[in-house]
Amino acid sequence: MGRAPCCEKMGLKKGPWTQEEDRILINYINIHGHPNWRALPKLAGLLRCGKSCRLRWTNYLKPDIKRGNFSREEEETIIELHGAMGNRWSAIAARLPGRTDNEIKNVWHTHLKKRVNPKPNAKTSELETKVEETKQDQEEVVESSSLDTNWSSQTSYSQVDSPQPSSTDTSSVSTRTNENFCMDDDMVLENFPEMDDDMVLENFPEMDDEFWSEVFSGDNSEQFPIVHENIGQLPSGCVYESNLHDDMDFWFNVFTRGDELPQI
DNA sequence: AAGTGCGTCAACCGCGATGAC
DNA sequence: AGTCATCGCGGTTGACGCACT
Repeated sequence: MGRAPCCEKMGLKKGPWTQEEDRILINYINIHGHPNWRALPKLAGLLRCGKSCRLRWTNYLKPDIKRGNFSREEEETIIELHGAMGNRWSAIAARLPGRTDNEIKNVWHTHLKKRVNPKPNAKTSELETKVEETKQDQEEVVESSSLDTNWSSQTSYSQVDSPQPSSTDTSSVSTRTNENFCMDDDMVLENFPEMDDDMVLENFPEMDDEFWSEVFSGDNSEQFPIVHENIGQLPSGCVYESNLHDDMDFWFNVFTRGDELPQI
């Protein structure tokens, strides 16, 4: 079976994406969707291979991607699911709304693997370690709640969860889901008959350095109420409870809805 | 202050799966 | 049934930044 070359080596750019490239890609997908990744860069005017565009979109630019540190619950979910599924990162990512397989893979190799497989001479068992971490979590929650009652009472995410804002934090597009985000031309015309390229760009305003480095903290969370709303409005199957008291429900849903999970 | 090591994460590479013809 | 094109996944790499010496 022949395989198409990944990309034409000549003339195609590799390496980190520039803000301008991001803007072009977002703009194009916002209008046309991505029916054909291979043809997309040419049509959009990008000197990238389709594979690179797809990766950039799915791992970074997609509107519903949640960036920033993983919460303890997310980490525990990854550990549990990895124990059940192994290195099926995409399947694990499917159970963590807003997280990409690449991101999960990274966090596994950099953080969680060590936690699950501690060095042989470690004195504490994994269970004991988890108990210890749970105690620390509770202490952290108490601390953070004393610092910012509103924030911690609304969400189980720690305040430092999002050192980098997602591209959606500045855009109303963040309310969209994957399924309804990618519009074809007809859909755009139907829903936004007066929309032109400039208007699309307005939805994704010029991303300057401040945009990429802006810290999303609890202090300015009022500017992004949509983020909190989304947590409670995740699609079915995307279970994410925002209250600490709902932890049991969270885990129940994680495992009871795991129809593709092998029986443990 | 400079050098070194390590951790992090975006991006690339190669392969298998899948669908169209 | 065989071939081809495309997509998606998992493994790996390399640049960057930070901490430590």
